[in-house]
Amino acid sequence: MIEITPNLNKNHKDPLYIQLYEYIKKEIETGRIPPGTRLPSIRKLSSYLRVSRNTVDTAYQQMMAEGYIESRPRSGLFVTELDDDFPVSQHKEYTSFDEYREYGPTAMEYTYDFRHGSIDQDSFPTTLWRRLTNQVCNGKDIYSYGERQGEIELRIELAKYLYQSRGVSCSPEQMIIGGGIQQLLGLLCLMIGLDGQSVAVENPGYDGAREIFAHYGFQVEPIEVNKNGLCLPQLYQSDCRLAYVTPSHQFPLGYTMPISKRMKLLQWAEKVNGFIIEDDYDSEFRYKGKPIPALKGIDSFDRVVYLGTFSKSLLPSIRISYMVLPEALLKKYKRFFYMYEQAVSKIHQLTLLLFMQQGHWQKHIHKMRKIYEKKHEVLRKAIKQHMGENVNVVGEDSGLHIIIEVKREETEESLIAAAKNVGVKVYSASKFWVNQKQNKNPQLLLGFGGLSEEEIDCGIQSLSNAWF
Amino acid sequence: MIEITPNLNKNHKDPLYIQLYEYIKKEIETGRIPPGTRLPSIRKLSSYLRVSRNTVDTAYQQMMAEGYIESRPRSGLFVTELDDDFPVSQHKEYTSFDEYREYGPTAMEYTYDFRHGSIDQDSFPTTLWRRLTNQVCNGKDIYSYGERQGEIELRIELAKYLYQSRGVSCSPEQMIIGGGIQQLLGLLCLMIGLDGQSVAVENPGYDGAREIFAHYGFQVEPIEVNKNGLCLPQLYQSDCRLAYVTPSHQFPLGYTMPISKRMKLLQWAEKVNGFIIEDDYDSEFRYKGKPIPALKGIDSFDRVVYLGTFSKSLLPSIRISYMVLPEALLKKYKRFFYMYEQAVSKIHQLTLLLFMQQGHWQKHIHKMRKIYEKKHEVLRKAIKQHMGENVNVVGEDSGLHIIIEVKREETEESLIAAAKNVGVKVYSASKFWVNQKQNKNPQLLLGFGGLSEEEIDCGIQSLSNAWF
DNA sequence: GGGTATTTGTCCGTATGTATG
DNA sequence: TCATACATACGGACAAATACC
Repeated sequence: MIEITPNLNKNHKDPLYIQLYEYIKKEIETGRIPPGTRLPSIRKLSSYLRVSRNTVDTAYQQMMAEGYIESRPRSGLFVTELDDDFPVSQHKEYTSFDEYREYGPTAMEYTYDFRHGSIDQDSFPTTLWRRLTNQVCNGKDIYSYGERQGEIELRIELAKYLYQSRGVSCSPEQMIIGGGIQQLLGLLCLMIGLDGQSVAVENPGYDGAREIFAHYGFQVEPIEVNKNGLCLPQLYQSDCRLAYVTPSHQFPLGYTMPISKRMKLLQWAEKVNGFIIEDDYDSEFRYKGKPIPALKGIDSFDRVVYLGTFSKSLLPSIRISYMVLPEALLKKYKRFFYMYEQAVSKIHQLTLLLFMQQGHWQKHIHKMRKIYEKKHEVLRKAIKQHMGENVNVVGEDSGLHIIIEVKREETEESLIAAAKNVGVKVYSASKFWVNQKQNKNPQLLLGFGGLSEEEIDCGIQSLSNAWF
Repeated sequence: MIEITPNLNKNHKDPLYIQLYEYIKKEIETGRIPPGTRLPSIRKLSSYLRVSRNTVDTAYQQMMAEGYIESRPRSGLFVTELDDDFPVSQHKEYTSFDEYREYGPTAMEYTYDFRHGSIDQDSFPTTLWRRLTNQVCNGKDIYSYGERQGEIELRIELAKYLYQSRGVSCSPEQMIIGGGIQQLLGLLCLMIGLDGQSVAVENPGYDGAREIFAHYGFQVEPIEVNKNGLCLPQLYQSDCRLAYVTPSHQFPLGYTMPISKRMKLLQWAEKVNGFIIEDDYDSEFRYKGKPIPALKGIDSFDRVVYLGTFSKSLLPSIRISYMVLPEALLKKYKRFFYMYEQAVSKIHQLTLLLFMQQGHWQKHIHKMRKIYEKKHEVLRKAIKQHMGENVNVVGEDSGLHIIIEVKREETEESLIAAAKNVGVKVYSASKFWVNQKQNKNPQLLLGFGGLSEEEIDCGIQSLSNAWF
């Protein structure tokens, strides 16, 4: 008979049955108690250890649940046969985790961060948003899974907004809510599937979209961009049947696609029996005149997938984007993709719903447009004043960033490093190009959404001192 | 010279410049003003229409921005060349959207809904969660994009939890946060790619996972499940190198995979040089003894991908799940998938972080385990009392649901319909099987998380009256 | 052909009614 | 109620392009 002699201690942090369980488990794992062995009966062991029968029973039960031992009723408990060529499981002692904290947001080595995608910190209506969130949390709706396409009420509100502000007429049924443009693009890739093995993308263009297409098995065809947007002859020459474009504000250059080219683009899609993906990521921030209607608004052929997001215009951290599908893709979605659970927080969705229903959204857009227009102006003036003829402003009609070309024979890396030395973070723009020309002047992206007007001016001044 | 004769009305809902803009745009789109035409100068038109020059100017500016007309400074404004075979854009009048409201959560035709995935409404610490959310909202961190893998502090906290409670020793770097199991599975499919063309899944098993695998191009191989979990001989016969399993609580039957089979499963993965995906979706709710360590905890070969979620144990609507990658996949992730933006709300992540750091999470788990154990007991008793010999309880060791087999020659649909008539919603369990046997008794899934103990008992009583 | 007057798009400051808080 | 901000509308000033002598 195998002996079981654990050191049971009633004052130990773990209860008795756990101590017993851990002890026997270890004995089995190390092989001291070989497979097939009959363990002491519950009665014997409990009286030997002077603990209650239930204590032993619980420990045995736990091991049974995990499969270490087997019960043969009215016969005994036996250690399960294990393959002994299996390496003994050895838990690494887990590290203190403190070493990872350096990655956290506490690392503030930069005074001015011209990050793209940050928003104005002071103007987000924190109090209001919190109040609405509380209102939502008090409701009964947050304890179950949400609707898979996204909350219907929110989709209704979004459809209204799209009609009134972007000229897009769609039904809430066509709309799918998702956690960011990339996630929606992924779903879209699955839906379009192998019908379109090549996808045309703008060059320069959003690298995040390119990556998605590539990962989902598409051949990515970069198409040159000029002041009017995509170069159509190149598009026709390609064998693509799918194109990803940013017509309202070409990313990153900020160009607007004129109506004539929009129509030709739609005709292309009809001709090749394909689709156009319109990423309307930052159309809200057009500073000259009224916002331009979306491409989807004149999509008589029903070939445009419209993508919109709240990351730029409201708050990037709530992660809400949406997509409007044409009929053909909607059918596919309803048939094959309806079992996908919604990935966006229902709480945030319902909060946004209230925010829109009560009219705060429209107001917020107007307010932010003014604020960013002012910042945009300040940035342009600062560049002109402090840098003058040393740089060209390449894309300046875009909403929340500006691209400058530095007239120097230096690499972008060295300029970024020089900027870092004076506490300014700027970003390389070369990743937006697919086939970078070698002898091109370095181009840098300056996002200004998260900086105040003073910070923008000081930041540019520092940059100028560092570079020129 | 082209004549422009709009009916401008100062009392119209739209301002003058919009009316003029709409009028001229239409004239161009219909072709009455042909491309290339020179438009009346701003002064001429303003004096003719008796409006300010700026009114005309603003209208022209808007059309210029959209590309309908072009300006040659100090020379005139000209209509852009357009293809005239393009169909005139015609906005459908948008529907009132009221028709869609019926889909909303207001449709409460059921008194008792045995939905799977709902949680206990009364025990979620709403006030605390709100307080923590407010705390997070007051911080400076929510105005920018979050870390792509998920907030590092949260990952640190999660790694600690996994080590202490699930026996999984991992570094926060191996962990990726995502908006639900399905989203993470999708990412995983992309990472594993064509290395593993077939994936073994449990039969019965989680249909949502099967669908993902199929969509991402995998051949899905259903493997039978017995009381010990996956049938290993079948697994060996298949040509799979990837297996998706739920060892702690087989879904939907609730079986626990014993340690011997776990080791054999790991050896299989090592032998075929493949991976095991362990979906630990509801391990927190084990009612007999301590929770069983995860398969990942004994993964000496580093071949297990661990998936966990807060949907069941905390709140489904915040949508936070996580995944622990083995070294081989982590490398791939870092190299090829690092540009994916995080899809989970940073606000929720930081709130959860506080929730865990302050020890509420552990307390909450313990509390919920008690509550659900009680409900589980009530449900089992109610079934025994009200239905007795009319049903078999098939899976009863699972956490938040029970599967019953009704000993009748009826279809699941007819039983569901009969239940609906008495205001009870139950769910078909057949979708969890891949190849359904024809002459099988109907099986139904009863989720009990969202119902109170009284509701559970009454619901079962109603069901019994309706069926027997 | 060159100088000049006119026309043109563009930019600027300002007045007014309305909505907001 | 008052103060503020905003969208809209207005006319003047400027400089470049054009037409005319």
